[in-house]
Amino acid sequence: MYHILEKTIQAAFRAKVRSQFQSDLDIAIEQPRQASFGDLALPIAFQLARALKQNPKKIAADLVEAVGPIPGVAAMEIAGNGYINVRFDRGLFGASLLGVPAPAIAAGDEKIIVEHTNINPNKAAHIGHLRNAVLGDTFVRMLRAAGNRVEVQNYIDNTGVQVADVVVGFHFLEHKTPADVAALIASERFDYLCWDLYARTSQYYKDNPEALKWRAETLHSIEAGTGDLSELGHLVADAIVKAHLKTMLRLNIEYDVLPRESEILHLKFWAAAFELLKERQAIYFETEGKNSGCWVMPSSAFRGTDEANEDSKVIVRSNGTVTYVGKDIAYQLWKFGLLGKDFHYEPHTTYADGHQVWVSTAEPQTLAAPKFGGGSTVYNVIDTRQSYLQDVVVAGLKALGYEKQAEQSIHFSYEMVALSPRCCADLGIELSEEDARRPYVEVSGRKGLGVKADDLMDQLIETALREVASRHAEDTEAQQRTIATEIAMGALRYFLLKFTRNTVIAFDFQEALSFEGETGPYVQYAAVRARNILRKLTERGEQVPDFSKELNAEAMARELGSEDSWQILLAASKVESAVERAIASGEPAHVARYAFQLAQTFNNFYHQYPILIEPDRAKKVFLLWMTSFFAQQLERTLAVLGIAAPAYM
RNA sequence: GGGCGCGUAGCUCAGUUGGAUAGAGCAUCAGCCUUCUAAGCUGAGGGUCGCAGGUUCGAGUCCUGCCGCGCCUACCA
Repeated sequence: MYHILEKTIQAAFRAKVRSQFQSDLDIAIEQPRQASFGDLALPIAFQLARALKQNPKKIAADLVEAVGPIPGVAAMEIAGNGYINVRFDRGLFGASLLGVPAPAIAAGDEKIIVEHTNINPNKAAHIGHLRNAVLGDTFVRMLRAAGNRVEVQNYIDNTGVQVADVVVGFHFLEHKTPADVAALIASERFDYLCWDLYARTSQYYKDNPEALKWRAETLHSIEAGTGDLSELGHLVADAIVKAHLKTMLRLNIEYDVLPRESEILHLKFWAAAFELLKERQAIYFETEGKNSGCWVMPSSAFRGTDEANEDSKVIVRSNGTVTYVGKDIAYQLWKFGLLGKDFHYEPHTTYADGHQVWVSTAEPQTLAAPKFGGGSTVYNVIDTRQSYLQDVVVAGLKALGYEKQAEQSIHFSYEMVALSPRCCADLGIELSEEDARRPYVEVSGRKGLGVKADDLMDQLIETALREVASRHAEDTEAQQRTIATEIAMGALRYFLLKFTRNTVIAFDFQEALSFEGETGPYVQYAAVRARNILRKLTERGEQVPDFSKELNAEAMARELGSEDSWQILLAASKVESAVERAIASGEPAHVARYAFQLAQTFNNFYHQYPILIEPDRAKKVFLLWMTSFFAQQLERTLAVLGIAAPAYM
């Protein structure tokens, strides 16, 4: 309702501003500094004052006069130097909230693609990967809540250097056959085993640089798709992808399709993209300098105009193999449906609710898969450290003449998760003198330095379980564990979401393991309390009233005449606005913050109004309605954040 | 050297795209469990928004220059 009013007011003012002042200014909507000023504020008169060289106060007055009455709006006042403060019709507002929430308006049949997770399939996931997946997954939930059609892709780089290095470890360092590795996959914690092996192999290269020839040999074999090394590569990558999907599922993160790099190669996606790039002269063959013999993209394509000593970017190496960026350009073209090629697919994993993940294959399959790719907007959730490479990919689209798609190709970047000095101490990591002076230490897969995702989740669950067990000793351990898991995952998702995207998270166990203050469990607790009141009511033999029968605009107006009740309700009815703003700013953190404020408001309400013992029947019905409205709004917001609302806490 | 980002309370961070009196959480201190769960609530103290200029009715937010920190700047991803 708040959302609809906002839109109505915006539209009314936009129309008048256009007809009266010939201006296409965006109608900004703010929250007044003080609640007593009104429910909404429009600073539009200030913006117009500049262009018109007129007194903002007069402009505001003229506008309000011209716009006239708006349904749902009780009053508009001019305040300060020219603010237009809007007051809603409280009775109408409350009454309109009595039904079930209207489903989001479908935003046409255009498809938005969100690519996230994209972890190299050669070792266990760590906390940095979790930030990527949780940001991506939450953004997907936000877009879907706003009525968009969204496809979730998780790109699998199963032919890259990192997989090759683990294969080198198994084959050359440990002399394992594919059968040996298959046995390990069946019997061991394989992703953890690879975590250590990858670090060991990296160290081995450092000590024995000549061993790098093994990497080259392995990469060659994987690319050709033949021999033991290639078989090992597939074994490792497939097993690790399964492990990653399992890890992410613990956080309620699911995917629609897994496009794999092996198919980008075998189905000649790159060959097609290469032809396009050459034909439209987006790249050229370098004949001199250090990049001699390579196909390169000139730096002018992806950098500003001053190309003083900037290097061009190698797309095809002098040995004829394509770099990651080249493959990514081909992949990006496919995402927009511009490549003229498609993958084949087979089922990969089926989630509990029947949702099917598909994986790309090189061969045609009998089972019909949905149509993937061909999006109108593409969000690539990728670490900010890869900004340079992402710029090159977008420049590739532009150089091919796909201006519009280049614009709709969005690098949804985020800063890294690093380790706080205290965290390093907790993990028993010894820091160099140089590192010890830094505010945080970068995670490194090569060094095996980091916090594994599953370890962190296990630790969170154990911490939550102790708390749940002490509060609900009467429950079975299985029940306690279910609740503890929901709380732990809520805490983790919230922790990763509460920071805005370009803030470096210096990971710290003490902060991450906290369940108090601005945390996921705080929000969950509020939702549980709201449900508890309604449950207690029926336990006492009373019935939850039929609110739409017992409350009407008149009753609402009476109850909401209290400034306090009105402010509480107003705060609770802004879920859609909060989600929409967060989408516009690209910040899932804004939804997290709204969830926290919502919970805070409810806790205030909870302490201020004893509900079950309220003697006045009419008042009690209203308070119960507020409670159920809060429960609904809290659960909806938690759902957008991918956080469960536990049955009890 | 160049590119991108950051600098706001003791600590960790928000700040609705330039608006009304700069906000949260943690920590500290003082209160609140015989009332719907205290993973909660109420209150207090705590600020030269890195520094210096500029733009204007108005700047934490925009522009310039400094200072400090981080990341990127591979024929790795």
